[in-house]
Amino acid sequence: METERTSLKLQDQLCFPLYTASRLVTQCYAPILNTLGITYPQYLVLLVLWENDAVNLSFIADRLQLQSNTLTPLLKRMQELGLITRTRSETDERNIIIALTTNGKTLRQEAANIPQYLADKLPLSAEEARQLYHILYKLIGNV
Amino acid sequence: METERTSLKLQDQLCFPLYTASRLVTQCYAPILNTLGITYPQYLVLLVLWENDAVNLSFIADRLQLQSNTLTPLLKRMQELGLITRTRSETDERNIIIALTTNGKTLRQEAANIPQYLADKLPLSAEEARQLYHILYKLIGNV
DNA sequence: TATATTTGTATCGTGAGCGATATAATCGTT
DNA sequence: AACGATTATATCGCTCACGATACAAATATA
Repeated sequence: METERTSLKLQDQLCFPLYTASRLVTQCYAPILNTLGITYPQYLVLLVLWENDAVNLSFIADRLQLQSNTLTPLLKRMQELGLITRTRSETDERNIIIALTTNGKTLRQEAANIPQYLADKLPLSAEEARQLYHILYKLIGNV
Repeated sequence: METERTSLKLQDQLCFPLYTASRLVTQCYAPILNTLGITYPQYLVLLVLWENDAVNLSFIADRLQLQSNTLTPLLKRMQELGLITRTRSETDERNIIIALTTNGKTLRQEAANIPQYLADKLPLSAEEARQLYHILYKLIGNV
């Protein structure tokens, strides 16, 4: 109903369950990511690098929809953890090349079971997960 | 497919569009909330108080699924903005009663158009919004 | 009525997010 | 070659989130 999308009741807001679900799902990752010594945003960076190693910051920024003011300190912490290296490109010194260390690459095997671990934790059917995925990407693509 | 929920590809993760959609939708609120001089989490607190004024911190914590370590400083900032008062309960001094000021109450009228403003911004059909809402609450309720 | 437990809130430290702005390297245009 | 525009990243300041912990008030139990 139209009133449900335009009232000021908390229960009628779509944004609130989105905000809350995002936080709660992130918290679901915490136990297993803690065993790897990383945070959820750091895990996302690793997902990018496991697919495309040795990319510049902008590449990661584009894939994760994050900006340099978020990524620069985040990547510095990952460097301190020994997961990545940060090297200025020789061909274009504006670029900083982010590459996995041996540790960062090795972590991929330890992370292999994380998606299944989470799929088991979330109380969604395959069909609901598919619907949610579809709607969220529609949201992201056009907002 | 099962592999889609259990691979380490960024595109196969359900958590990532959830995390991103949440951030992007919050960013959608920023322009209109800026005109009111408040942030998105502060807006959520106001939604609670506009429905139930003069409640303790735990009530807000329960409704928003946030903890005191998040809410205490957030509420202090809202007090400094002149939106709420924070008063110790006389019957039980452990409780701190959060109540709207006149300013806080007045803001409700200025916020009345926010839900419609956002519904127009989000590229979802009524049916998609309903589905999303339903799935997200299922997620929140059981995680 | 002491004392242990529970409850409600606050404090501390760390890591995001993000608007605004800065800076240096590169590119385009003249 | 000079210089303005663009690009890539970094810095600053502020506001969340949240785990861990502290602390006082209230309650339960001995």
